Amino acid sequence: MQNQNRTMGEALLYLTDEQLRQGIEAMFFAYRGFTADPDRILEEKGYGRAHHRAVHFINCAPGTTVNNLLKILGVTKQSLNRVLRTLIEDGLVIVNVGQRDKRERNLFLTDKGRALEQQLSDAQRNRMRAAYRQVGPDAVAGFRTVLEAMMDPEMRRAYLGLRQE
Amino acid sequence: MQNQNRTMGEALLYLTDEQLRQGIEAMFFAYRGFTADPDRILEEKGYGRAHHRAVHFINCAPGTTVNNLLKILGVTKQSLNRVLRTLIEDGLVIVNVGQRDKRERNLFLTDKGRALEQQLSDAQRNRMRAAYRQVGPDAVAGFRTVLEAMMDPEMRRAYLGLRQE
DNA sequence: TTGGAATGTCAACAAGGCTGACATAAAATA
DNA sequence: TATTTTATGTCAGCCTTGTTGACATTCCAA
Repeated sequence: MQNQNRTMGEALLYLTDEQLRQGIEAMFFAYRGFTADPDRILEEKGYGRAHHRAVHFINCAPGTTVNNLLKILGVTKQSLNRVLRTLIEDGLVIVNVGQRDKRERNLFLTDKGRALEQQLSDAQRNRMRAAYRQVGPDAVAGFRTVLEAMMDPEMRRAYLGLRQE
Repeated sequence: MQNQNRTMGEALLYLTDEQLRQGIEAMFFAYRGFTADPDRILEEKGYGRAHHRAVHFINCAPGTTVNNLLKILGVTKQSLNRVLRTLIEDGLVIVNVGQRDKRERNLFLTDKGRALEQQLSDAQRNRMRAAYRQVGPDAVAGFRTVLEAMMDPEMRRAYLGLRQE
């Protein structure tokens, strides 16, 4: 630890209100950058961020149920349904009746859906890759650690769950 | 650099698509956590995130002009104006005609406005402070470095500009 | 004096949240 | 078996916050 060479006061400088304020603003501007590229692509196709999120998580967990998606996305079923309906109509998503439980609907991307997901995540990954490359692995490790610490505990569980699948 | 002890392949593992996908999801969930506390407070008072952003940046740069705020927030004047009007009506913001240039309006928070800003940023800072504490200064430094690298160049300039003021 | 910049305002529209109410099918349980 | 609960879909309506377009005002600057 670098800190052991510092006085207590110096070691805690990263916790000052000013540092925290800067962190808050950095988060705000970075999130805008983070969504800017997909937003441009989505707009061309007449979709929005809501469609992106749905497509992203269906891609990560093919066959996921509607209820599952609701929990992850944190929106109402009415809101999700509106988005899902257009994705199904446009042939990006297909729905299968559940096998064990026929009340459930399992969601999958079609080839067309996967193509859009690919295009969106390519754009987003490119920006993230550029940032990662620029700063190196140690900074990236720190980045991920802070992000995880900032999530709501519930969401952290969902997040870690997704990583294991 | 730790990397020098690793093979090339190992050193670049942090740039795999899977790592990037995890980073994207972490960003999504963390941003939700990041806004969750202020959102709850805002809802009680009948405001939204748009009000929070306006109040935040007026607080950081008292006397800022409408145009300035538009650039930082990246919305249309009509959209900002709606938010600004309610903040003025509710006595959270006051507007002064510019001294040099009388077309400009300089925006300031009232005591009431500062109180709200305080309440919101306290909530947000508390979460960020908890995360920072939990992970330590090195991770925080990495976090900030990646966020800055992820911003649009224009926004990075605005962000660094705000830090200097 | 004229053009353009900074601002405000009105109207209309869209996306994407929300709530509430109601319908259906199937699973689970009393 | 009868009832309740769960998973899902759908309709209607509301809110916030973004958008465009049009138009007015004020005032700096060439």
